[in-house]
Amino acid sequence: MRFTHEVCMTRRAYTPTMPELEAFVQAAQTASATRAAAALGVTQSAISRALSSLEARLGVALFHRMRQRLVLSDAGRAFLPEAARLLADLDRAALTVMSFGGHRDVLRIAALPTFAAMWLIPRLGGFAGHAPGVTVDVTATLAPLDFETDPRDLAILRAKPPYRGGEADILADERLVVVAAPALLSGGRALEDAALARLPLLQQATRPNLWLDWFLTAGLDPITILRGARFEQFGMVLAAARAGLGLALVPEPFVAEDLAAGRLCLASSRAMISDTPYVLTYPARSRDLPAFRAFRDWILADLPGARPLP
Amino acid sequence: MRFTHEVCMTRRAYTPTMPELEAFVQAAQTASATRAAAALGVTQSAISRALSSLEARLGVALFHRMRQRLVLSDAGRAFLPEAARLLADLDRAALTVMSFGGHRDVLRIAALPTFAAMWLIPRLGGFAGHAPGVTVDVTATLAPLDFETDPRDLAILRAKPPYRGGEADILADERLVVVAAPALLSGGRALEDAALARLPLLQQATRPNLWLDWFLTAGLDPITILRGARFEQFGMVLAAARAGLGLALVPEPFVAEDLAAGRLCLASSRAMISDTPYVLTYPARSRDLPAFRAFRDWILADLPGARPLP
DNA sequence: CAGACTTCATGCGTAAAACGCATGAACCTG
DNA sequence: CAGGTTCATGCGTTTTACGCATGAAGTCTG
Repeated sequence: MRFTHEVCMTRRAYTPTMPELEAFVQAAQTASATRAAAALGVTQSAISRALSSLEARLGVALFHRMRQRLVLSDAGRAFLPEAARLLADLDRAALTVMSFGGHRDVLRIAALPTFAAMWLIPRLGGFAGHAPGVTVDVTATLAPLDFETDPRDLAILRAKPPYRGGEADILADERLVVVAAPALLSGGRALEDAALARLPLLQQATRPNLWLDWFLTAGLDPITILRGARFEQFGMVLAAARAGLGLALVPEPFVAEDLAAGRLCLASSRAMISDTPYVLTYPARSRDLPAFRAFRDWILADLPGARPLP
Repeated sequence: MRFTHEVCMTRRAYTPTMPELEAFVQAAQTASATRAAAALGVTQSAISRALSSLEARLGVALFHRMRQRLVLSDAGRAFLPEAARLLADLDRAALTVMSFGGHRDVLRIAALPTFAAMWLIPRLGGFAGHAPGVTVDVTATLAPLDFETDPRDLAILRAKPPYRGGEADILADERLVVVAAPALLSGGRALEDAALARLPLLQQATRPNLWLDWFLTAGLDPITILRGARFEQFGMVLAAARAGLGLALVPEPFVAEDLAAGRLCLASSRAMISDTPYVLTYPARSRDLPAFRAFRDWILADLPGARPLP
């Protein structure tokens, strides 16, 4: 016989930890430790261990391991909605409390990930000179923010009217260009569209229609546009292009450095303007923030095409 | 200027950790890092740091530090009900999933803390001989269990009819005796009640009426019964009694070892039976568990006064 | 059917988080 | 004013979480 006893009233041994809950919810929703790992930014090993420690802690199997797959057990199926809701509620509560003003000199910016990494963040040095006392906190988003509950001060997204969140400035049209590694282009010279169509066209998973739109504006049959490797972010597309794997159709601001450095060349002499410009959106409450006003003044001045909406 | 950026979509930096949430809720409810530490079984230092890291993470002050005291801020006041509810919901969800059968050979017992520590756990060696293949998991409780949602298999509490949870056996009446350190009693001899009343009477915070009942049954004026230090648990009361700080009125089973070892003496020749006996309560589903049946058979046989209710 | 690839679990070692000890500053009380 | 309290923090230790590498088991393909 063995016995364990836990006589402390609080700090219950059965309360899951945050990493355990997150691992469980992602693994349950994807049916895969590997995919959960990718989603959470850890290794598959970390997911496997978190699931094991959660099951040990609760004393119940949450998954059946069937032929190298994770299948939810009855207990796991019952726990999943509870756990998912708890994580969502916790994030919402945290966001709500964060909106209690925080630090007056911190500007909280949400932006598209690649836009942030490749355009905004490299330019923040300029904003530092413009507003030396302001701290910037940049987070990623793919979706418009609900400023009623989200504490962040502004978001930079691609969007069309009507702009959620109440107020918006157009920052820039999205001007897309075709680039490639110099070795892929004979002599590094731009090609005609018909010639472009014969090369591998690198695909951006969240923008599946880009090459379609490109070739339609050239009056060409788009039937071959899907030939080429597919990636999830423009950053990955650019890495593939630099590696000579094909042509990339990407927003011009993202490739300025690579073009200047000669790592990439323009593969076409024309550009395409998409129908969804980059927009700065913000709640009315941000107008009261000196840090926000400084940022808005700076970015509207810095971008030639930027203009406040009436 | 400084800027931080967090471009990973998941594993949000603003999601509080479990230690942070628990520290916050306890500190908010007790208005004290020191009392929160005691409640959570960590040091005051750990609480202070957890609060600081939570406030840094959320970017907002949850407390005002006013003259060495913690006072909830507006943000903290808003966050507290959310955080408390989340922790309670998480525990409930965990308990619910734990009731999906777990291990068939584990018997999950909830018991009063001092009863568990001083009576039940020392006897579990006897149960080991009676049922060698069973693992016992003992946790503390002060309140009756709701067996609809609680996965535990039985609870041992003091209770009067009707017994929540459906089924119950009387284990023993609560027989209370007065004990003291030998040095407090001249020659270690029992005293009359009138003489007892002149000594410090150690108080048990959760049983404020014990000395009142004791002296009323002796026909004495109970006006002086509150004189003596107060403690939260019988274990603490006994420690104080052993230290010679006064008389302790405690359940007889708790002092058997101290009496046998001479660390304490009976200070009165009579005992008092309280109106709430020790009861074993359990849900109908436990009847199907061999481990439960073995335990029930053992404890009913082991205690002379134990009897199943009709 | 063999080889290449996938998944999940785990030994080992490292990094990060959580914590305790001790101390100090600020405050309160007798 | 001395002795006590609280909360914050420097420093070091313990514990947790994780990554790397590997193996077992399974799937897919030529």
